[in-house]
Amino acid sequence: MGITDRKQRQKEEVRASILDTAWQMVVTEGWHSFSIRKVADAIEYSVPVIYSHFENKDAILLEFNRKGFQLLAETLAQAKAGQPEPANQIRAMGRAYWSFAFQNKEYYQLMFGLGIPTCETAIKIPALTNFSDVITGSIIAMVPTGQKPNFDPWLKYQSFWSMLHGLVSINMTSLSRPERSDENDHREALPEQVLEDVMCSFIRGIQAAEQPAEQPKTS
Amino acid sequence: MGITDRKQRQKEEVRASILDTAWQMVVTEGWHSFSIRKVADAIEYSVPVIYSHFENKDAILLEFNRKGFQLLAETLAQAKAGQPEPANQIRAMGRAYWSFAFQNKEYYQLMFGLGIPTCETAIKIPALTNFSDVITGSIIAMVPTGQKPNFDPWLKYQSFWSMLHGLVSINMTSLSRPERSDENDHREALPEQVLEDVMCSFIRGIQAAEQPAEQPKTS
DNA sequence: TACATTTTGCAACAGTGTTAGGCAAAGTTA
DNA sequence: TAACTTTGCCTAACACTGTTGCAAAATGTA
Repeated sequence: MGITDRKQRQKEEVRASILDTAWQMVVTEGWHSFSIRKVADAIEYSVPVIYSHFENKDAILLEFNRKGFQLLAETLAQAKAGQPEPANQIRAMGRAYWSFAFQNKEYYQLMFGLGIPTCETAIKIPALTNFSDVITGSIIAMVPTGQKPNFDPWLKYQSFWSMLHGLVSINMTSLSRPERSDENDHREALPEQVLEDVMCSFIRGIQAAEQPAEQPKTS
Repeated sequence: MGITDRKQRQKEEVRASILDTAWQMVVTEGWHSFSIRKVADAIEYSVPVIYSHFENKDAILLEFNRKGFQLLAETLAQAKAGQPEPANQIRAMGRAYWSFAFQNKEYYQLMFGLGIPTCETAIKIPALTNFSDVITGSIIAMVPTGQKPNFDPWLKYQSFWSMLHGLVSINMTSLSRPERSDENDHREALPEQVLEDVMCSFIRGIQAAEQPAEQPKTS
């Protein structure tokens, strides 16, 4: 029965070309301009063919989402493998995470839902200045004036905000529960605990550090 | 000239009702189902009337975005005002930020672009398990076994991820540069510096802490 | 060749954002 | 009051979007 084999192969070719085309669109024109109709046009098939491969438009996005997380996981694993010491592993993974995000911007944006229209347009909001002033105020107040010359409150402000936003956003998209079905290894740290932990580290960091810790060589 | 006054008033009433209706839609049905046409229908005007008040659909969203940031800034300022000590101010602001996000979910989602379709559907991605395993692995390896009984690697993992994601996402949406036009107060901490700083705090936190720091009473 | 099955595409439905053009009411002037 | 101008508003269209029913065409089987 080589015929059904060939059919299978052809079907998968079409599927792949759908994904390829879709991805190319996303990369070159952004998420907003990616439509099933355009893909259909590009692969020179009619629209319903796409629906015979994917249930939804979302299903296609989900595919990319999956691939994105896999890529990220691999990248981190690699970065980790290059370092024997745990602390350096963490540093390496952090850096790898960062470069992954910006080298695969489209993936990252899809994975975490960044890119709603407003975010691209609405940057110069005056209240943002208030926001940053309120926070940096306290940060500056924490270190006695004159001491710690290398202290950069603006940097700390960004750290603080990043931590907060990351925490919120990961919890809000309920990305935080990988649903291990192992026997109840209760890996459900309450978000509030994480928040306290994170703030604790942050404050300690300010109180303790005057110069950045020794930076080990990269990889 | 009371007539033009009245006209002005009426125009602003319509404007307000547009915003009200739009917001109600967003809250009750989510961002996805908010359309100009529906708003027009609800306020019993035709579509072009809305376009006479707002240039775009985005312009309406921008309005909410602005309001959201203002609200957040006020919330933080209030939380801060309740605390005399800087370290506690920071803690209070962190908690306030957290509750703002979840008590005003719609605002927060809009402000940071959370809520692209995929994020709501695509949670159970197997690669996510890899991802978390890779990271927790290093975290566990950092603390000598047996020591530090209160140590929760899962919690630390979430902290770590939150920091990273927050950092990336804030930088990616270019929300990080409020564009102060003051003379060059060079508040442009390089994101990479922030990254290093954040990781540094994190690692220190693991190496140092066995029990959470004393938690001062809330507000 | 005749039948059955899959594959495919046309065309429609129900939406969306956005805008051009005309109609009618309101205000202004003679 | 009559004529004119301005304003506000709506109808209707354009150009899209995701999604699907149904009929036609291509393919495989007997």
